[in-house]
Amino acid sequence: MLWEVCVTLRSQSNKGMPTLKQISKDLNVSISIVSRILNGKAKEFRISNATVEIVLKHAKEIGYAPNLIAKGLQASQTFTIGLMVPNIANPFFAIMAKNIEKRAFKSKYSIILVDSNENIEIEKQQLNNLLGRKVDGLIVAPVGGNCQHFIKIVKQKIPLIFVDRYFTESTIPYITSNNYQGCYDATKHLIEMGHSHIGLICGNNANELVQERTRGYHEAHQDNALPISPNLTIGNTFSTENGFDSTQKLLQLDTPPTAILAMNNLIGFGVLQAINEHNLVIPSQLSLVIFDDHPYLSLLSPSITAIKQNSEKIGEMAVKAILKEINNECDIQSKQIPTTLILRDSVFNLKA
Amino acid sequence: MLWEVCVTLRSQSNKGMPTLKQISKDLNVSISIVSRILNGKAKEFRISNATVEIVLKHAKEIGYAPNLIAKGLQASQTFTIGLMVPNIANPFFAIMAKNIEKRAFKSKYSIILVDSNENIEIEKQQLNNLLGRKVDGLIVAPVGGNCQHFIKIVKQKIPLIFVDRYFTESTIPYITSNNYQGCYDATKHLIEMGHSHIGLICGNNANELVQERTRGYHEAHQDNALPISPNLTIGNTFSTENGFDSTQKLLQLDTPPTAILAMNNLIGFGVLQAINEHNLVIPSQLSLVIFDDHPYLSLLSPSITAIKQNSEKIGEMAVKAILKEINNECDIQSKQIPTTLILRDSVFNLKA
DNA sequence: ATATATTGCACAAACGTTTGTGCAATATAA
DNA sequence: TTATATTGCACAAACGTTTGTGCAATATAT
Repeated sequence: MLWEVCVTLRSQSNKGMPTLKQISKDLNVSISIVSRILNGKAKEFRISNATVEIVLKHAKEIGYAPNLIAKGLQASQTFTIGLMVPNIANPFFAIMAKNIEKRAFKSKYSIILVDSNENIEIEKQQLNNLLGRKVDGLIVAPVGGNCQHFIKIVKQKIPLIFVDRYFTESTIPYITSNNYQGCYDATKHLIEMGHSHIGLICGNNANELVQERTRGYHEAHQDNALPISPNLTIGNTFSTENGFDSTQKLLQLDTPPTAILAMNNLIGFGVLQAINEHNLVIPSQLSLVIFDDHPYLSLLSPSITAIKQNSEKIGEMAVKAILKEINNECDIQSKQIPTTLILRDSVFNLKA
Repeated sequence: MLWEVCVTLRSQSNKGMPTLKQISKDLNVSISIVSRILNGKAKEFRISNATVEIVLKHAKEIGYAPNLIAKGLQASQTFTIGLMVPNIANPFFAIMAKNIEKRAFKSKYSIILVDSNENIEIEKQQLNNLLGRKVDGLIVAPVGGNCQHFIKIVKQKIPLIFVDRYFTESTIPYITSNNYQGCYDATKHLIEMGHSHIGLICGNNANELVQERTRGYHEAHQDNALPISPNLTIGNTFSTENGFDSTQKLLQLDTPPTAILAMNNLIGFGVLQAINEHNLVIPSQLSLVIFDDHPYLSLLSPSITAIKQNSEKIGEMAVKAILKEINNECDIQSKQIPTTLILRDSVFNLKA
């Protein structure tokens, strides 16, 4: 069929998708006229109603859709946001990503998702990748440890905001939970329930976030005039393995803790595994609080007390902020989102 | 400083990023020479070593990085894959996405992630969005019910592959679990344990996948000469609510099932919630098998028997297939990935 | 009638690449 | 010495947009 030949010919470079040029040829009008009409600038450029109509009609008929790549090149704006997370399989980041994508799409933005896999080398590579793709802005949950590669970005005036994790050594803004408060509340709760030996299993200490959570743990002790045993603070990665191993080490101490505070959901899962393996009974033999809630925590027996982060809100606020920055509406302010301590049945009352 | 002025001037359109043009000006050579050198085509185009060296040196100094948007426009290839899932917060899709991104990045591809939120209208909008962004290929877990919008895509010769869910009414290839086998195995196991009243809580029946899983359930009955009560098959969405509600309905039947087979992880969670709420004891009062494994299932008491899908492999294979299709190496073959029945403690042995 | 405004459009440059072609200058051959 | 190869590069078109400018043709004013 003739039509197929036509499609085949055009398809060599553009898969047969209609372009402004195509419409302009078909209708014998200039490309600029077509562009202006399809961008709703007909009035502004005094284009006759007759022309407007035939162009709109034809564009609809052949199913014209703008080439966002070409638009991006010409405008130096791609309507694209780079989202980098250390592990998209972690529900915390998955939920955040969902809300980021949803909010971004409302504003015609799309998300390029990259996963650094908690590896700073990949993080650097992916950062360059995203820059090459000319994203209009970046939302990043960094691996931590070094932020020089991010400082380069802001020097190039590319909008960047951190989520969850951040660096206070730079002025790069961030949206995160109130990590201090979260751990303070949880620790205070444990102390109020009579615990004085509380194990704290940490993530990568190169993160401010970890230091803040640790500070909450410390200050809750101080405010209650409780000494801190340094050997109860342990662990250095956000992983199930760390949760598992650190729990075993804590249990082997001369005076093992009566409670454990796990610094994120992966660590918490590792703790649960270890407890399971050693056939310990929660909470009578060991109490547990996990930083990060998870649907299944309420179904475990006993159910597990958790510090719930509002990852939906963190994601949404990050998008709003980055969009404002992109549009030069205002500079981004760092924000701390409150956490909620969800009391369940994993903390034993030693005072009762 | 002079340098800053320079950056500011250039930054108006390109945030101060160096371009081929910039290098060409700085070094008084033509743009084409620079392009060819930086693409490793110096030999091929007989460019003198002297020129090659100064260009490479200067490019490194000013930190040249190619503009992938411009490259994409010129080559009609964006090194971008559109990934559409119905819910990135579902661990099944999150894990799949992680593996897709990882594998794609190896081949210099990046992922544009969109979430249809199980909504076919959003699915259609996002599909157009991805087309406008000129993705080189699409990996989609469709909402289901209608695939006309996808058929349009393949007519435009844009590589497309379904994952998890699919349509047999079209010839669009897919990578999915062996859904029939998964449910057959689980049902057979339940029957072998003496269950003859097995509730099946389904997801959206507009999906072939649901029909296949249902078929596995049916044929296992037939092969064991067991009759099927139609009122034991219930539910129509992949959601926790469906799992919760359907469980309650099943329990209110005159002859309630002695076991439930939940068709995905969200439904399974809803079943667990309902069981929890009604203080039922698994497995003595009700047995349970969930299609989809989850780390927490092994920590519940009792632990829950599950049909494990290999979402990592599904993701990886989908990328490999779509890349082959993009490079015209070969047409994509639909594949079914085996599932694994993980026996735990949630199935009561009525024969013991 | 001539001078000025308005209407409706076409043309061309630019965004940053890649790639086909042409053309000097030098080197080799006859 | 003249004809032919080879070397090394520049030029220009194209990808699909947007946007500033120019220029006819018509309409209005004097």
